[in-house]
Amino acid sequence: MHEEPHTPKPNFIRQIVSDDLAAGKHGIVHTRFPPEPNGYLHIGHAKSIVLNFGLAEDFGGLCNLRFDDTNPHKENQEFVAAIKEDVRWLGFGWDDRLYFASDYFSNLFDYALELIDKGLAYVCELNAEDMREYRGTLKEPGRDSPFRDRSPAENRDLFQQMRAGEFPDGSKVLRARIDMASPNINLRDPVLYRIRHGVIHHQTGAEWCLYPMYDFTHPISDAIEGVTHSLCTLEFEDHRPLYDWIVSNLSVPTQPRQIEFSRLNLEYTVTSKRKLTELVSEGHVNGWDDPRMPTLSGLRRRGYTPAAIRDFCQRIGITKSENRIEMQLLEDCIRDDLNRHAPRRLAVINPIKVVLSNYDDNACEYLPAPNHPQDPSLGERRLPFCRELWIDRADFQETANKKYKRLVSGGLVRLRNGYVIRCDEVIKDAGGEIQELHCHWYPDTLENNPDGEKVRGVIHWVSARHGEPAEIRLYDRLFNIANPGKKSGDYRSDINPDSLLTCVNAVVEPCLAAATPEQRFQFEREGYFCRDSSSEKLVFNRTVTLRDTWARNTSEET
RNA sequence: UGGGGUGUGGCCAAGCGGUAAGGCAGCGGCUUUUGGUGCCGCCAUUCCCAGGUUCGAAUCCUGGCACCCCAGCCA
Repeated sequence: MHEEPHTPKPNFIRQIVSDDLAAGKHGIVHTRFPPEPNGYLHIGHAKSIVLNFGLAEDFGGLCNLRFDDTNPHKENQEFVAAIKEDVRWLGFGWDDRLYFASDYFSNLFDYALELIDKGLAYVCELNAEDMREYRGTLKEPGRDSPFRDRSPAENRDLFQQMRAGEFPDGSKVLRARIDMASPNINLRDPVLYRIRHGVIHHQTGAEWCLYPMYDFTHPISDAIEGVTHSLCTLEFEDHRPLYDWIVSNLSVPTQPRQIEFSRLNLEYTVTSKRKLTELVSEGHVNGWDDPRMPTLSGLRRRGYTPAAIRDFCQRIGITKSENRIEMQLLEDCIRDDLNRHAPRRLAVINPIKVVLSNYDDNACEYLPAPNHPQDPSLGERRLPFCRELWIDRADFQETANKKYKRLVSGGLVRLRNGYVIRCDEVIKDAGGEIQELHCHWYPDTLENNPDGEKVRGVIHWVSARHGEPAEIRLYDRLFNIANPGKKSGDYRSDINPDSLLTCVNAVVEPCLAAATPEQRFQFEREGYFCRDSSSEKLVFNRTVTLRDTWARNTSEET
């Protein structure tokens, strides 16, 4: 059994970084993870986090956590706190390098003045609609704003007045003076600052009524922090010329470089903040940490481990090509981790009673059961065994063909870590529903099989007198279409109505009563489960099923 | 001919002119008191297409084609 290998896979960004280092361009590599605190982090962010923090770690450099908080409308403190928690949970730290773009608001203002003085920025009074019209289209060039040729002195004066709060929202903006005819729309005099009165910024309060745009803020923040490689997703590729324009026209301390990589797309889920926000606000799920959400908090509550998510990010690689990763890869990552580390337990999700007719009603014994079949270091526990047991309804059929390796009428089956039993009688109610099974107990079969009789297989069980009642939540994919919304036009219509199946009558082995929140187990023959972290009751969430080749093959026959 | 990108097996992804790594999925088999795990084997004569250069091309050149992104005072 191998542990998480730390041989980073090669990718084009590592190549660039190591080339830069070899060429002596930088003393150390410095990256940053720059979330906007307007939502919770999801699996796509994990890719970026692992890339940025991992790269710095592997090259002996640094990675900052920086909140990109230039749009106070959508951002808040709850998100800031959640993001910090999630990054830490994933296993990364930033020491004292926790920054906010808003830390630089006054520096940013001074840099804006510098652009104004150089004749590279101007105050524009076009309203939003006119500005759109002046911008031109994808195929036609734009036209110069009538305010484009104001003098630096006038611009400086106006910009100071904007800051002083003398103009209403939307009446004026500061724009870069680049090229209205550029084929790259981002260079057609992009807006640098807008006026926003009356919003309370979560960091700076009411101090500003002027907020800088991402395109202006990001390169300068990178330069101030000494970031050498500023990694972002593909949709910012067109912004790179603007990024470069900003850092090369300003007296910033360093010249960071932006490199783009493709964002993660995962089958059967969505990873857009807008959609995730809607799933929460419209009540399709129960909050950002709903175990069906691809958020880090959701995955955590579902039972995913940080190591599995890091492994996943490692395995998918970093490239510039459009991708959509199969859910099976993520599932393989968590199974691989949990198979090695999760203690085994017995839990009956949908119980049916078994009475051992020849077992002393007053007897009770404690059968030793290893916590892990391959790893003795995890120890063992004792399973109480008595005359009445629970087994799963799915593990009994009155008649079945030879391939069915469970209990059938008249057939023998082994109880996991216990004895062999034979089903002698099926007790049904008036409606024909099976009430209980009367079975014969085979003594001396703890280690051996009975002579001359065929044991079909092994099933799990829990003592009916000792088992703990529990609720088990069976989670499945949130959407039943690989690319939600692609065909239907609305991802919401592709939501899987059966993404959560709650089983309130489950019974689990006694020691599970002491399970701590988020503690993970393998319920043998069922899957991996973890104790839910926000229920007082004994609730277990299914992380992922076990791989099941039998179910796969039988379902194909129907 | 708006601009910027990307095209290697079902899904990812190495490959950097010397004759297609690896993972996931799939398919066979062995082991197994989890239909799990583990182990073994199979799975691209071909890299979007067409030409060209070369002794030799997924890698270089030319021309196509397909898909993605961009017209927020969002990030």
